[in-house]
This record gives sequence, C-alpha cells and structure tokens, in this order.
Amino acid sequence: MEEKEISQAVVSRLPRYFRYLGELKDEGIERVSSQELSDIMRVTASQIRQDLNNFGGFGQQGYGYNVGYLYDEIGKILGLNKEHRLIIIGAGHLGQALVNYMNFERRGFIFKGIFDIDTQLHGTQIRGIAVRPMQEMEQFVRENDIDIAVLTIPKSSAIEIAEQLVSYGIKGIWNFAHVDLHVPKGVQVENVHLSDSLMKLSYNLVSRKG
Amino acid sequence: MEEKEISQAVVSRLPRYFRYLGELKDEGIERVSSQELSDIMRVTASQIRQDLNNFGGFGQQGYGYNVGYLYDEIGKILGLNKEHRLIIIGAGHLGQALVNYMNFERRGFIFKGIFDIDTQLHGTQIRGIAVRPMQEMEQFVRENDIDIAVLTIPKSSAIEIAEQLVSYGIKGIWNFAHVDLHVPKGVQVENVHLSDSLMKLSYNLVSRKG
DNA sequence: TAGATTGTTAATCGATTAACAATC
DNA sequence: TAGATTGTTAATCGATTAACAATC
Repeated sequence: MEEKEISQAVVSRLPRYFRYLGELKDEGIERVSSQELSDIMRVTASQIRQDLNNFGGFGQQGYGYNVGYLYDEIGKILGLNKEHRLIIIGAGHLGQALVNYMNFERRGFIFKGIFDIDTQLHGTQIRGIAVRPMQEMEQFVRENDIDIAVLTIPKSSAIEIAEQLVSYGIKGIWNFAHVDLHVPKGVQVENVHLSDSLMKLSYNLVSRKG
Repeated sequence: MEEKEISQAVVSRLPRYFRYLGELKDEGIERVSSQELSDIMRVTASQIRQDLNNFGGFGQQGYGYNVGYLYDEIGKILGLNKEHRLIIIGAGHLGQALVNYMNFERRGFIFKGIFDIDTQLHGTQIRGIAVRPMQEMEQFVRENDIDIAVLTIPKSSAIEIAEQLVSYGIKGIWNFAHVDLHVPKGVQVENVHLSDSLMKLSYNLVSRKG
C-alpha cells in the first residue's frame, strides 16, 4: 500500500478535496466530473484527475466520479477511518481551543489527555478531560496507546518535551511551538507556525500583490 | 518596489530565515555564510542565496552575510517595520489565544478590537481590549484604520462577514474558518485550516512515510 | 452507437540545485 | 595576493497542464 511515494504537494490538497466532496454530498449530489469540481474549487480539472490517480482509478469514463464513494475513499486515504488518540501538552488558550473544537472528534481524533506544568490546573477539567501533571505523561502515553501529541507550549520547552514524547512511543507530533523539531525516522511532525502565517500575510499586504 | 513577482514558495520561507537569523543575532553571532545557515536550517545553501537575491544582494563575497543587517532587511521585506492594526471577529478560545499571544504585538501586529455575536461577552475585556457587538464593526474599522481582520468564527458565517469586512476597506484577512474565501483583487487572504493540517498529519501517519 | 469523461502519456512550466565567474 | 563566498547563469528535477486514446 505504498508503491510510489506521494508528494506532499498532493497530500496537502487531499483535505480540500475531502471538504468539497463532503459539501456536495450534503447537498445530495451524487456524481461530479473533474470539470465540475474544477469550476467549484478553482483548480484545473487535469490536476484533480492527476491527484486522484495517484491513489487509484476512482472515476468512470463518460460518467465522472461518484461523490459519496470518492468522499469515503479520500477519507480512508487520509486515515480518517482509523481512530487517532491524542494528548495535548499545554492547557493554555490554544490547547483549550483545540480540545473544544468538536469537529476533530467527529473525524476520529480523540483527545484522551491534557498535560500542563501549572500545578494550579491539575485536576481541573476541559470538556470532561482532566488536566494532568507532566510527570504522568509517560505512563499515560503507554497505557492509553496515544499516537499523536499536540504541542501548545512555548518554544523554550518544546524540543525537550518532543524528545521525551518520541521516547515514549509517540508517532505523530502536531507542533504549534515556534521551533523546528528534529525527530527520528518514522515519527511525523506537522507544524502550525502561526506567526509565520501572519508574516506571510503581512508580506503580501506590503508588497501590494494582486 | 515590485519589479518581478516573488513566488509564494519563496515568501513562505522568509519567516523561517527571519527566525533563524534572530536566534543567531541573540547568540551574538555577527556573520554567517550561506553554507553555515544551510547546515543549521537544513536547506541548501544554493536555495538560501537564490531566495535572498530575489530581494537584493545582502551579502558580500568572501565574507558572507551580516546577521543583524540581514535580519533587519528581511524584517522590512516582511513588512514588520510597519504597524498593522488588527481586529478579531470571534472571541472564542482561539480568538482569545491569539489576542493573548504577545509575540504578535512585538512584531507590530496590534490588536485594536474584538467582536462577537454573543451579547453576554459585550463589554467584557480580553487583555484590556473590549469585546464589541458586530454592529459596531463598520464604524470601528473605518475610524481605527484597521488593515487586518482575523476570522475565528464558524464557517457558516465566515463568507458573509468577510464580504462585509472587505466592503469596509479591510485589506488582509487571516482566516481560521474552514472555508475558502473569495475576495476582490487587492485583498489578501491567508488561511489557517487547522483540520487540513491535522488530516495531513494523519495521512503521513497511516502511509508510514519515512 | 454516439457522447462524455476518465486515466495516462507527453509537453510545459516553474522551482531547486549545481557550477562557476565575479569580487570582496 | 590568495582564499572564501557571494551573485548569477545553466542544468536538473519535479510539478502542473495539455492532449488524447481508452472506455464507460
């Protein structure tokens, strides 16, 4: 199930296909051609067909794509049919925002634990999930089969915490700390560098781009 | 000041250069060669030189780059020498997290106002900034010379609110709503689609990539 | 069958890397 | 001057788009 390596450019577009197909599905639309999808999504029909054909022939000549089927298949490709078990490190506003965002749970991303260094928070709950001291992290990760850790902590501690998590067996890190993490092969890091994003917006504003 | 259009691929890398140069500066390092920077940042020296030369010759043959100077120049390119005036629409956890993140302010991104539909929140303050009713948005934007609006609202209302904001003269939208906004030329949208990011991580986990 | 639209190959475009002459 | 390293051109690589034969 991994013949050729798929480029991250393609992977980055999959969630967007998934979203638009979900919307079409909700509207009760059963079939869609690459050209129709192209018009809605404002990408070329050619790119849509190329992207999808990385994963298999989901369409049918003369017909197009079955919306529900394609939606489900992309969901599977994205691993949304499997349950992911997450912990959050850092119970600040950002951590809380993520825990409270129900849609992740709907997609199979289950928040199992929250950890923070602040002893005042220990024992309090966020959406029914207790905030625990950092010391319990290792045991919790191992006992609850956690595969993803979300880092909503300052950059100063992120590298060290990430190393610990990897040693506990974490396979994926969703990193909101403004630092680059270097992890061993087999561990995935997905960065959300908010200040980089804001700076990009700033650049495009001052450069008076199109 | 806009001879050739710079590709977004290059722009996306600028904040990262800026971050590493800031760290070198803090360490008191005065000069750096593209090769040294390459080793630290794990990109090719060639790419660094190409990227920088889109904006001018900041280096000196036989010497390399002056850290402080290059840091300042990239800051200017990113528009961080100019003050940006922001409002946040949506005072939920995510909105609060952003308002409370001091580092944005340090870079010249000043939060001037917060708006929310929830009447219960009106008059309350977040880090000294009052939460206002949506009805006051237009006047506030015009009177306070707001150039960036941050959308931390559900996707259901995002498109409509974005349209309003554009009509009030907003030039940049930092969009956290999970929907694609279509804005007129001259208005910049920078998307932060958190669920897309999480799905990408999920894909890389299940595809057992490197 | 005729029409539509995919899957896929070929062509183009753009981005990255390599190489080296210019120059500090 | 000799050595180092940039700025920049040329080569390569990868991603996107176009084209069309395959086929439903």
